[in-house]
Amino acid sequence: MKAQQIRDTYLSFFAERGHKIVPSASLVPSVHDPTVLLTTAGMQPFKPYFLGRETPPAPRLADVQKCFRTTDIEEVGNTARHLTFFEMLGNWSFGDYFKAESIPWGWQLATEGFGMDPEKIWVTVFGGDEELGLGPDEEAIAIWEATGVPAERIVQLGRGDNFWQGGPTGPCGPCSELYLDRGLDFGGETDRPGDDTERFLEFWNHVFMSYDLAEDGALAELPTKNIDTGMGLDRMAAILQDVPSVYETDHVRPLIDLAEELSGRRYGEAEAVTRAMRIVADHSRGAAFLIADGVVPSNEDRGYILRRIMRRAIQQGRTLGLEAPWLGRFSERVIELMGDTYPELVAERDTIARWVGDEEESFGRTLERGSEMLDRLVVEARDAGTSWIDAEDAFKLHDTYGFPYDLTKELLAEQGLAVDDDGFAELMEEQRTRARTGAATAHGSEDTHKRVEEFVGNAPPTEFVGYERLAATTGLATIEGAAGGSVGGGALVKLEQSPFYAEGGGQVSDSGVLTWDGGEAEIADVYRVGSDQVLEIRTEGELPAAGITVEAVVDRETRHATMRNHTATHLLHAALRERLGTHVRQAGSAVRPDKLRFDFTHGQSLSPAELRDVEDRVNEWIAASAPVRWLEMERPDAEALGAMALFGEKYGEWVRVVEIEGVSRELCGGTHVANTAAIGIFKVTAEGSSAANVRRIEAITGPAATDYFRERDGALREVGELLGNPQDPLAGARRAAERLKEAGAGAEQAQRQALGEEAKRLAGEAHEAGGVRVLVAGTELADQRALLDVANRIQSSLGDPVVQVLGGGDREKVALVALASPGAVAKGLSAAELVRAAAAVVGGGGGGREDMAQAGGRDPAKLDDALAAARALIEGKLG
RNA sequence: GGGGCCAUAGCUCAGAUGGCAGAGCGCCUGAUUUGCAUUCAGGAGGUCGCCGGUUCGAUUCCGGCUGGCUCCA
Repeated sequence: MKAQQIRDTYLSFFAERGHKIVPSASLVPSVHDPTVLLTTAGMQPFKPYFLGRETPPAPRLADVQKCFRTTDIEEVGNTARHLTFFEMLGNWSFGDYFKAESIPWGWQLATEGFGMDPEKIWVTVFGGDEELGLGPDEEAIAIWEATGVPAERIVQLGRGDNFWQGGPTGPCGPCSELYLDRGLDFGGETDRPGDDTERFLEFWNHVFMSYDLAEDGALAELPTKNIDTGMGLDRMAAILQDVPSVYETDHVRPLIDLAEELSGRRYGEAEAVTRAMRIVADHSRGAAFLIADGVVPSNEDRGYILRRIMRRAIQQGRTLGLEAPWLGRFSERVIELMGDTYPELVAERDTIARWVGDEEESFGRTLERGSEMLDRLVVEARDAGTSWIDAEDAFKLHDTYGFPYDLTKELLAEQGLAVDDDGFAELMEEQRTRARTGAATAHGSEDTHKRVEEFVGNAPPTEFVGYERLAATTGLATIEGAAGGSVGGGALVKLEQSPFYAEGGGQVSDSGVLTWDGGEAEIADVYRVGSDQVLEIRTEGELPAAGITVEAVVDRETRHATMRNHTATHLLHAALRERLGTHVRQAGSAVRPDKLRFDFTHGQSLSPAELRDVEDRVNEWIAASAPVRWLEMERPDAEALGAMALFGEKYGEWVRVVEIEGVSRELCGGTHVANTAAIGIFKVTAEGSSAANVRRIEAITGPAATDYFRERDGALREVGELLGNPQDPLAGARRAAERLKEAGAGAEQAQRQALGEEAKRLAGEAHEAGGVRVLVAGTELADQRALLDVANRIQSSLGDPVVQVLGGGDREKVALVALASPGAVAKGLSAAELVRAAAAVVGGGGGGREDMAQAGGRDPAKLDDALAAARALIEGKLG
């Protein structure tokens, strides 16, 4: 059975049983779940539903979910099963059906749907755990038996195997797994599921989410029990296609074929070849999917995960002898293989090709540079007569220059050299520890977050009315702390209806006021909790009591400014994609009343021409007075309209689409002006980068932009006045610059001439001693540069054996320079020695080389004494 | 989030324990002349990334910032 048939069979089986089929969520988790970098498990996108934070689109769902996990990345290629990118089939019940349905359906789908031999299916159930205070899952055992599984094929396992928990606390419960018995060829007679053997292959886990685990380890029954199941598509395909590994299934094997074709090697011809081909196949799949979901190669977070798998793939391809660039060929094939199931691959084809190509190129540079450094290390080792290089050097090559350790070892082996593996591992571990301890010290406002989370449940969800209105007369649903009449200050409150926008989608919270009979409070912050919100208010007077009627009013001016900036952000996004390409994708955004900031994926800084074009385009759209509309619709409808999705959206629910006529459609929950003309004017104020491959643009609109131009204009006028040409400051500046240059050149010329004359004068003061011309003199020159210049002139005019010590300076400081020509040096004179002796007298220090030295001092009154000391030293030497 | 490295002429890079800033290529001028980077001679070109600090003196040492590379989480 082909992979696609497996997906179809699974989904239609559950669709027939009342499940709503939802599409795979993005590999990039929702922005509201910052705890994970990537979607690592099938249940992850459903977490808000399991935690009761949000309502699922239907009580029973089924899906195929893209997943990406790097915990076992080292194992990829070595085993038949490990993958970083994989798909999980799942069926889900949110307080709907439970074990009595889930178990028989599992059996039915495995045997009838997938046609597996019932005799070969074993199951495991939770066998109880003392610490948890739970006995064996008798309920599950009874259902399995009733379904027709003989008792001897039902195996009880402990907490480690058959008890699921998502974290140290929170929802958890027993689970039950289905195993395929692959027979005695793969293990012994007495082997059982859960043993560390190859005979039994787990293919489907059913989690019965039943309890809430508290911090003290106590279990509380969940009010509604849930089902969470997961079946690895790739593993299932391997089973049903009767192939020995996930790499030989119909949806992965073509990548191996491509590796064979391009390299001329054969899969299976050697262990290293098999491993390399598997890694290339897995990682190229993962890379294509990550990029399609908006991840961009970078040196941090998920971008780094992407870079790492691309580089591992490239490195492995290199061992196969593939000639760069080739990684793009693999992403192309991934798109061919999976594009029908995952249309985002097709939509992002250009983007995938671009980033993959970029990375292959930049990694090529990294390898080249590393090779050169390694060559030097090899030569050093040879010279030192050793047969190894230091672990520190190998580590530095890896850590600082990104040169793969494998490659270091391989290249060294070719030269008959080795590295200290243990030493390397040790350094690596040190680095990990450092990173971990560093990471632990992060996190700041956890407290507020917790406080808000706890408070939000005290009243029914607040209805947000801020799209339509900027004010509302509504009830104060609840207030934090003692009710009414308590002291002033701050408190959390919830309204029945609220016109206040809660920070989200990059747009900041609204400011405003709350007034009621006998009091008023300022809105200090608005917290978003799912689709609900909590207000933090501040007042000088008394806090209001719950239940009263309040007037909630948004600060109109700042909200309008924010709306202008938000709509302008959409225009900017569209203009960037138009001008730079569709690889441009929003990577972060801050919409505030005073300015907007937009981060987007792009490899290079924008040229002045690009920036100008983008700015022009946005202003064109503003001038065109394009109407802006927003409407709510089901997500698939939005996609059908071509709405640009950001990462991390959830599915199945109503989404809000903001459409700027003739420009763009984006999924967006923010507030917008009704017509682009309201933005007035758009001006970019800064362009820079925020991370590798992510650029950041800051811009202003409307009155802020007008102010900006006025300020510039004023400054320019002032410049013009200062330069005596108010009508044309630029011409004034040009003329001034020219004069300055001429004046500078003239001054320099004069200076040179003066120095030349000074040199000539001083040269005449030189006398001869012991066959060397000697000049020790004080001058009017203020700095060492001038002194040195003069000394150089004197040396070239007096010829070789000459020694000089010149002094100068101002009222506070003494400057000294000594120069000794080669002949003078040969006679034992040292400029450094002379200058030091002189400097000591004027309370300073100095030094330099034998032929040239400089020094300074703080006591100008003693300059003559210092020069006398130098003179004495010279005479002593030449004596 | 925590580390490491880098930033010097248009380009690729060298450099010094802190003491006159360099090479190759490119560019300009002159000569030579055309088997593929023709040769030779001469020349221009620098805020040694930016801001502070230490020092008589900082391109060099220290701190911060900006940008790039890289490892780990």
